[in-house]
Amino acid sequence: MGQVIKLKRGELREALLDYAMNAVEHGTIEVMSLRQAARDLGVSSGAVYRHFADKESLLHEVTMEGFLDLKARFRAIRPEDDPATSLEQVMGRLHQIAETYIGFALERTAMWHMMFGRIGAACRDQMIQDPEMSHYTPFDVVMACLQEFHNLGGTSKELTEADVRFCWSAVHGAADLAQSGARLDADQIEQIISDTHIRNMRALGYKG
Amino acid sequence: MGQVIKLKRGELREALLDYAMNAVEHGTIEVMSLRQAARDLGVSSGAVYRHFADKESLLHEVTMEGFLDLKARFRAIRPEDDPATSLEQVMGRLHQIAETYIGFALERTAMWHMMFGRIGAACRDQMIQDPEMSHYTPFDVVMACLQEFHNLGGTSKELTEADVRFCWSAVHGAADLAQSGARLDADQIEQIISDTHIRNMRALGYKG
DNA sequence: CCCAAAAGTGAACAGCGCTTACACAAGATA
DNA sequence: TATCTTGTGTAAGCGCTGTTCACTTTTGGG
Repeated sequence: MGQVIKLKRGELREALLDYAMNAVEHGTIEVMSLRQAARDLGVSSGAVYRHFADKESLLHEVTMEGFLDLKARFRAIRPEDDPATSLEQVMGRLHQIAETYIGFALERTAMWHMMFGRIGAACRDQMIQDPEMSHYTPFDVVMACLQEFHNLGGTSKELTEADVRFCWSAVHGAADLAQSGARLDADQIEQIISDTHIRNMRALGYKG
Repeated sequence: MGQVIKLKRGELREALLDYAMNAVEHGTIEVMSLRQAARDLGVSSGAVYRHFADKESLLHEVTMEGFLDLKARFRAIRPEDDPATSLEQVMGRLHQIAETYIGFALERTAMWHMMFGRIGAACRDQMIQDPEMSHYTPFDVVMACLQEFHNLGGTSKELTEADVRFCWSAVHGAADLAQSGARLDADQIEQIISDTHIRNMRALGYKG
């Protein structure tokens, strides 16, 4: 963790966020201490509190980055002002959503656990308040896509919130399984993603 | 936490387990400290280490109780020497499994998080070693039941491990959703359970 | 150039997990 | 019954943590 370059005054905040992000990436966030962080960054332990009220605040901000990353990934699949025009397109997007979500859980496992654990709860509460973010919670993304799916005639039955919940929980459960199953190879992961997608479609009454 | 009765010599181990179990039930296990526990039990802090190698060991043992509870609940649904004889029966059992698992997550949320979080990982590893327990991991229970379901002609297609994974992850995801969704009432929970069950059956090719 | 605001210092506080040296109780053995 | 061994609890201490606070340094706008 040898931070060679001495920080210039005012750079500490960003440096701390970087440091914590790095700890998440290396799976050591759970044992990270602010004091050690300060030492590694060549700064006194008290300095941290000029930028974060407490440790929780730092973790909160780091976790928020995870949601922003996921939001960006979802946005790439389903741009704001580009509604799907064909059933194939929206089907493809729904598949991509599952792929993206499960991929995120695999790629950024530690972050994913923070996002859907204790710390993330506060982030999710905060996101609901912010209209900029609230449409990009995973649940809402699935809901919007399923609505399009329905509008384009993918399913004749009325779309209920229970349907959305079911599809979302299937994807979330698959992500959890994929992430925790140490012995799953790429093909098995791909199969989980496809199964989840296909069976979600069938559950909605799609005849493909 | 006023422990009034003074512990008799030799009772500390059980008292510590009780204390930790209580903390789990009250959702304070994450902030529980061994020192405070010792104080509350009227004992010196070093005494704890006569009974547990470290804090992790205590938590491990407590978490194991959760798996034993879940095992007992599963066992009640599907006794060891009582194979299902009809399709209705095995269907009923599969529904009960989903019900039980999701019910457990709702009823013992903190325990459930321990079981499927970092601490539980060690427990699950340990369970695989023990033949007495390994057949009662949630995954294995689902697998055994699906096998019976297949044997009794519930589905014509061959049963793959991917099918089991899918069904199990749907139940697990539903449990996670039910537990995290603060605003779900009893009816909605019941619907999640039914949906998960019915759609799992359909995913297996059951025509009901 | 000055000075208030922002940023960083370092000592201190209380609490943590854990270790070690010691004291004592109780059951087994002679 | 006297001794020995083993298990249990004590007290003090180590090194760490998050957090606070009085203090100094730096810096950029009037």
